[in-house]
Amino acid sequence: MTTLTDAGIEPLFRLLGRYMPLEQADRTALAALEAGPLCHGDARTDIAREGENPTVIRLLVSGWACRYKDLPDGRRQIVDFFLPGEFCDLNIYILSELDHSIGALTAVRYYEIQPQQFQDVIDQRPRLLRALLWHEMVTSGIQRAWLVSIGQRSPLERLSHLFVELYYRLKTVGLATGTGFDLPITQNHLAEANGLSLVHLNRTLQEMRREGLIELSDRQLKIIDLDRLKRVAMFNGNYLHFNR
Amino acid sequence: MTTLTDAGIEPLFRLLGRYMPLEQADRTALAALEAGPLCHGDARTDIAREGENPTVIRLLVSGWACRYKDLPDGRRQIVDFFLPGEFCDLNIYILSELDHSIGALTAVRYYEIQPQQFQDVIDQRPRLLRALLWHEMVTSGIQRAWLVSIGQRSPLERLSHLFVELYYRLKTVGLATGTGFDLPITQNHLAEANGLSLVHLNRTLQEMRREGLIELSDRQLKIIDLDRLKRVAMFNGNYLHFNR
DNA sequence: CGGATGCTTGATGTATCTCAAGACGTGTGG
DNA sequence: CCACACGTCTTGAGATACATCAAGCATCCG
Repeated sequence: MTTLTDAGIEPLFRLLGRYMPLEQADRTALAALEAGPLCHGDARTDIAREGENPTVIRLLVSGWACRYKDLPDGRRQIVDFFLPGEFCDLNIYILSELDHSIGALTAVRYYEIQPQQFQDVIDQRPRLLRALLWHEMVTSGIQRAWLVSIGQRSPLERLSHLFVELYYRLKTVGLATGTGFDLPITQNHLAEANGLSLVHLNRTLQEMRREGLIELSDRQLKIIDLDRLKRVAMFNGNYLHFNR
Repeated sequence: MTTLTDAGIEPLFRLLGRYMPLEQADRTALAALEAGPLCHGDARTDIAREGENPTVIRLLVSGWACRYKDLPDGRRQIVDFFLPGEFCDLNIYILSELDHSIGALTAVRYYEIQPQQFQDVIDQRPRLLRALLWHEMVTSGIQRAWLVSIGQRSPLERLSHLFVELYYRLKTVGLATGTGFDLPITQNHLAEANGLSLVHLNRTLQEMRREGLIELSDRQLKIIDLDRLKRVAMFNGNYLHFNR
């Protein structure tokens, strides 16, 4: 369970507001998305499966989900996290077949939104479209950043980078305090996202604690020294494209 | 040098035609893009640099380029290849700052297209927009596929996967024959794209040759047995989203 | 001819994976 | 209420895949 139990459209509004100033009219337009059915999903279940034909847009309200791909022999790579307030695949419904799966990492709640319903919101407030496309490009940027991390950074640098990224992303949707955030996923999830074995991920976490970079227990991540963590990670936040 | 010396808009037309049937009117509309200045770039030079403010759209005509990110200490990760006929960042000009660099891997030639010029083409043939967005989503899918490769596949599987992907992508733009394609980049580039050291990449290539999967010399890659290569790579081409 | 670029090979060290087991907490059914 | 299964985190031991360092060779080009 996340701390935010029923924030509805608020995280999304905050998210889009990072890219351009939004008005009250934008908020009310977005609120129309809450008309869709509110769905529940248990932890460790799929929300959508590779190969399916996507017909709805999903807006995550609470809990964490992920985009992942798996190989026939069971190996699995998480390619992105979905945080509350984020869409699972805005555009994907124009494709005929999903090329990846979407899974719930914790218990989740999300709205299912019909494409037409979505279109109505855009028609009403066209400037929201720009903010949404912007967010899509940020999503691409995140993918690239992960690729660099997995391809070039050491496990310690990699985890540091991920934690800094999550810190900023969660702050954007109002889910991080000044010192840290709720990290409701397991070490195994972190391993699958970072291309590491569970054992080695665990040892890397211990090293980070030993180095005084973070504290982590009871699903609470506390960042001891953000600047140092960013230096270790060689973090450059330009790919998150915050305008203000 | 690639085999295709001056194909102009043709590779792009073939590329978009993979997503939906196009008409002659679409081709002539696209031909307007050739009005922009035709630029040249040498191998191992940057076309655009991280941090710059992008103002033009670039359409690659000949040669190979790449999207890459580098770390302060010199490590570099290639996150995608640009093949002839592909755009370097269609949407990116609405962002204020590039979050990655674009580099020429071989000698390249490309058109620089003004956003307005591009808009005119879309206005003239609105259906092209859908094909272009489709391609953007394929690009995202490729990023995800690379993430899975680097995160989960062994070097041998990873290289196999890349070669199969390149084979299909090059066939799409008319640059692959039934048995292989021109691979004008260095082993160092392949290493940087796959998150491997040059030495290990070299030995992996030798293993692939020994296994009878490929032949590679003089920048010519020959695929001996495509089905077997796909099996080794656990290749599922759904992420390329060809409609036909 | 000398320098740059790219490919190849050998030797060595170590980072990371794999296998295996134990501890702890939580929920569940008998 | 206890026994048990399950999920999660942790630790140890051993094997190996991969990086690093170093050198040699070929080709091309000014």
